[in-house]
Amino acid sequence: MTQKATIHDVAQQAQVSVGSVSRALNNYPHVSEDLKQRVRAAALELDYQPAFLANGLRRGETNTVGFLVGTIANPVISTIFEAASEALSTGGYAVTLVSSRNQAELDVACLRLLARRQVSGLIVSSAAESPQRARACLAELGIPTVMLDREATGDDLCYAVQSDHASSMRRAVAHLVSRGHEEIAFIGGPADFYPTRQRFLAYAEALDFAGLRPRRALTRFTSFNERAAYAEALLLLQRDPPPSALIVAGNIILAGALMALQDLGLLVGRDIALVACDDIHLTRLYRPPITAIRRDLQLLGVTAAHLLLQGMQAGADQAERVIKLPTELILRESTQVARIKPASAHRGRKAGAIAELVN
Amino acid sequence: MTQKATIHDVAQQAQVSVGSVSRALNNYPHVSEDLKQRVRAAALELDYQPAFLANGLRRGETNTVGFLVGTIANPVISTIFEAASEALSTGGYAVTLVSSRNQAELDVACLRLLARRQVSGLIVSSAAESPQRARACLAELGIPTVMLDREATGDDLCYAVQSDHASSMRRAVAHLVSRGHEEIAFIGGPADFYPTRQRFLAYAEALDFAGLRPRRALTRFTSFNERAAYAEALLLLQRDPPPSALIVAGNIILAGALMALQDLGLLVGRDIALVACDDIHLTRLYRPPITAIRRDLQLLGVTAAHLLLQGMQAGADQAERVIKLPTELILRESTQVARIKPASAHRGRKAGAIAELVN
DNA sequence: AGCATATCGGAAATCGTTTTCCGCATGAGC
DNA sequence: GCTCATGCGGAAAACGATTTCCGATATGCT
Repeated sequence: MTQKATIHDVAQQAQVSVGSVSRALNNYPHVSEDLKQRVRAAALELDYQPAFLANGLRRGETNTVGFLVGTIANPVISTIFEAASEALSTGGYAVTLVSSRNQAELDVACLRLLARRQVSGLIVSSAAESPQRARACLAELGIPTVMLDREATGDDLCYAVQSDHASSMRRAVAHLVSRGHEEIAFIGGPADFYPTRQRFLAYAEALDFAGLRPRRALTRFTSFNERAAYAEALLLLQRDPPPSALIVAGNIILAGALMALQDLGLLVGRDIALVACDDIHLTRLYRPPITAIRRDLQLLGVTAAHLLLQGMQAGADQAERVIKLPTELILRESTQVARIKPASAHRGRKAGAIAELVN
Repeated sequence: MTQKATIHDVAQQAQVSVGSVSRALNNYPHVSEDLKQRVRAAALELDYQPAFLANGLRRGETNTVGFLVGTIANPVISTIFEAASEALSTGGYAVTLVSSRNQAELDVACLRLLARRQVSGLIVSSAAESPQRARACLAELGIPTVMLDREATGDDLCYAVQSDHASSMRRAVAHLVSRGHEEIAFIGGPADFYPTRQRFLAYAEALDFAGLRPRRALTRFTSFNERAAYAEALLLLQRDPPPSALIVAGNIILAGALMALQDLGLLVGRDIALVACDDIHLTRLYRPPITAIRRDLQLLGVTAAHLLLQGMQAGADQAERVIKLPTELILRESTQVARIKPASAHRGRKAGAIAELVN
């Protein structure tokens, strides 16, 4: 295999100096058209590609963004990543993906690893809501950063793109209430995890609005782990009057909860109403289909990418620092079950209430 | 924010030359213990981390592996990736992930991008079975490469880790045959896609072994796209005597097929038997649970990582070039349905044939 | 025609590290 | 006590680009 062509080879081929080659290729002013032509021809002929490392060393930039996730083995994250990655790639950036394996204490190490590699920007979606140390680390790195569905640090270089979990969660609760549910349970991820917090707050708020007191015994927070979610769901569902509706805040938790329901012989949509967060294959294909709070994951990824691309361009930071994207409640059969109340004549009234709510 | 410490700062702090610092830190022979101590102390105090780019430029290596996928938004791929990534990371490598968006013509561009970045190794799992151009490109790059569930090129630096799709597929077919099915349909990915080919070959072979002729009308190949899979499944299931059993070779295809079944009002496990490849959440949680061919995705990823780590160590290539990992057939309710046949006396012969086949 | 200015090309410094080469010093052997 | 071998550390080259600085040329104006 032949050795890779360097800028010197191109210079020799085009009969000019190396400096001229660099200027010609990088579109500097004051370069004659003729020279550009010759250099381009030579570069093309030799299949010259500027050495990435030398380039980066000199310019202090790598055209690489670091992407920190808790785990990529989560369809929601991986879908977002795919979209962001495509947008970044067309923007001329490659992306180095690092997983903290859902261990908050690894976040700092991951960030430092990426920083050492001189990434030009960061997208952070580590699962554990980063403790102070990680956020501080982020700030002192001085790298443009987009937080993905996380709280932004106050930092100048820190942007965020988030989903509006709250409004759809309120509608979900209202929907359940309108169907007569009063014992509405909630299982979320870690309590300090941004999406969980948003969802829980909205849940509590909506219950309150409906005149129902959120009951501590009906809300549980678990880790991102199907086993743990399964255990929590079992506990919750085995209460003496079991809850008549369940909201699960996340797709891993959904899997755990479905296992628990299955093991207890409870039929979704008949014995219990179920609402999931994030509309994945499973929610659509499950029998019965599961009501879910959907968000456009592609849009989330692309928006994060664009925000970062803009943030990485020196100066010109006109953009909003925090972008909030909408969510949407998709009603399916899993919440068609009406809570059978002693009183009757509920159907008509409830259908009306829903129609009202949905508009 | 203070400027990052360079090797010169460390040298000055420790009152030695830069060369000595480099040697001390990199554990060269002929370095006195005293010197090492002093240098280490200085490095620690200044929080010195060798600049990645300069290091790479000089050594011609980046401690980075490139990972090429068709899409990461596929739970099977992302699970494999997560495992591989962890293993590589503990081996001291970071990983740059590039997606070809399931477009075969982008493969070469992606590979060249990674090569330009001087990746030390490659793991390739691009969805489209790379046409000759990509494979040739791979060969001329001269980078140690592990193919993930793909055919290895003959190249010296090319390794592969594959799943033994065939044996479980044969068992699956035998299982269906033993329950009286004769019209066993198959929907796979692109026909030139390695796993699809392996699965289809085994399917045809097993049918043949059972005395059933694989019928062209019952086998379809589609792209990695739920819509396309849905369309193919519809066509297949609307045949006049519809197939009594369906094997879907991949999780995207499974989703499409389930949609089609749902739309046609066919109940899995009652109206039709269903076998899926790859045991994902959906197969376990679907009602009824779906019989699936399982493989250890973590193991696949870790094995690929280890193979590559070893391949990247110069020399010492004792390892097998191709590793084949087992798969396993998980029987669930989706194949409990027995095909009621008009004729009898078939059972005995087939059961015998199956017992033979499985061993 | 001569001078000043604008523009372009070439040589060399720079980025931060590794690595080679060489000289010095210390130790041992005769 | 002198020499030789060996181990250790310092100076400088190399990696491959960018970029600054400076000299040279061409052009335009008076």
